[in-house]
This record gives sequence, structure tokens and C-alpha cells, in this order.
Amino acid sequence: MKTSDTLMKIYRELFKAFGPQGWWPGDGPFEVLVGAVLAQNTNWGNVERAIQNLKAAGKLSPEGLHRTKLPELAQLIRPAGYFNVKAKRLKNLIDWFFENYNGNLKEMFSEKLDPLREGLLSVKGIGRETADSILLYAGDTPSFVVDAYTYRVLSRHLLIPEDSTYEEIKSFFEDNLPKDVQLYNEYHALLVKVGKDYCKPRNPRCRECPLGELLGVPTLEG
DNA sequence: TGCCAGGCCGGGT
DNA sequence: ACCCGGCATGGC
Repeated sequence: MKTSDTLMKIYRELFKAFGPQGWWPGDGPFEVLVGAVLAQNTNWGNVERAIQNLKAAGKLSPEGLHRTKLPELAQLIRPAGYFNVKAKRLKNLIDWFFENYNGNLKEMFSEKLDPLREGLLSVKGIGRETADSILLYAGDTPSFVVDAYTYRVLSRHLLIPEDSTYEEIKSFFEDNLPKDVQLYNEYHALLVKVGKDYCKPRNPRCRECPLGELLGVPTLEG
């Protein structure tokens, strides 16, 4: 079977089994952008607390964050963990955002995808996953997001080599799927769902995994 | 209780 | 070019 057919089949089956995951709905693009930094290697519940703190303090806006001093910002986002580094990273991002796009989201997302991605990656503290999350979930830009779950699920089921890099996995999807924002959005979220509930760390046999059962996709043993 | 969470950077090899 | 320690809170 062609890779593109396999990927679409997996998507359809996962969507049928789990439905829409509702990632980053209706919060507005700026909140998503902030959340993308706070979510780095961190449980989503903790991120929500930090966001609530920012909201309650009236700081959850481009201008609000731009004005806030580093120590105060760090205290507000404390529940998200790594609060000192993340405060710095948020400031870096916001500073860059104002320097290049006047703190205007519309202006920023009207930039072409590749240059914008490069710009985001030039910010200290914004890596590939964070950049792609911002592009996809805040900007509705078709940039596929890869994360630890994506890698684990795909490599366990022998869909990609174990030594695949981020960009290779990203291309694996983008080269074999229609360039569709909603598809990228839901696909990533569904892979996270599978990775969380079935394809867990320290469970290399991946028992009961819906990819193995429902699709007949081979599973890496041992 | 220890392990894990929607990473990334910087320094050492 | 890889590998690793550091960063930190909260849930199960």
C-alpha cells in the first residue's frame, strides 16, 4: 500500500475511534502562542493554571506581556514548571514579535510559512515543535507538528526508522498528506491520544494499541 | 512513591 | 554530529 494511503487510513481509523480531540479551541491565537511555550515538556493541566494566572492579572495580551518584568512574569507562570527559563523564552518571543511585526498577529501570520518558521526558530527558546505548534494551532498554517508521541507511535509500529530526525518525520507527513490545516491539527492530536493511552513509554509491546488491532499495522516487539 | 508531562539550550566529547 | 545535565511544578 502507498504511504499516503496508509497515513490516511490510520487517520480515518483514529478519528472514527476517538473523534475530534478539540485541541486549542476558541482561546484565540495569542493565548495559543503563549501556551505553546508554557507547554514545553509539561503537563497541560499545569499550563492551564499558568494561563489562568496571566489572565487574572490582566497580562494575557501582547502589550500586557511586553510590559511585564521578567521576575513578575516568572511568578505568574510558576505552575507551568521551568518558570524561570520559560519566562525568559516568552519574553524573547514577545520581543521578537514586536520588533518584527509590531505585536500584530495578523501581520505576523501573513508572512510566508518558511520565512516565518525560520524567524520563530531564531528566537532563543523556540524550537521546532514550539514553532510548528504556533504555526498550526495559532496561525492555521499547514505545518505538521512532531513530538515525542509522534516519534514513539510511528517508530513502534515500524512506520519510520528509529533514528529519524524531527524534520524527516515532519516531511513523512507533509509529503504524503494533503496540505490541510484541519487534517494536520486533528492528526497530531490523535497521535498524542494514542501515545498517552496506549503506546506508553516502557511498554514496547504496545498491547491493545488501536493501530495494531484496528489497522493490522505491525508492532515492534521487545 | 517515583515517574511522567504537548522541549530546548549549552557544554562536553 | 551526537549525548547529557539542567530546568520545576503538579497528577497519578
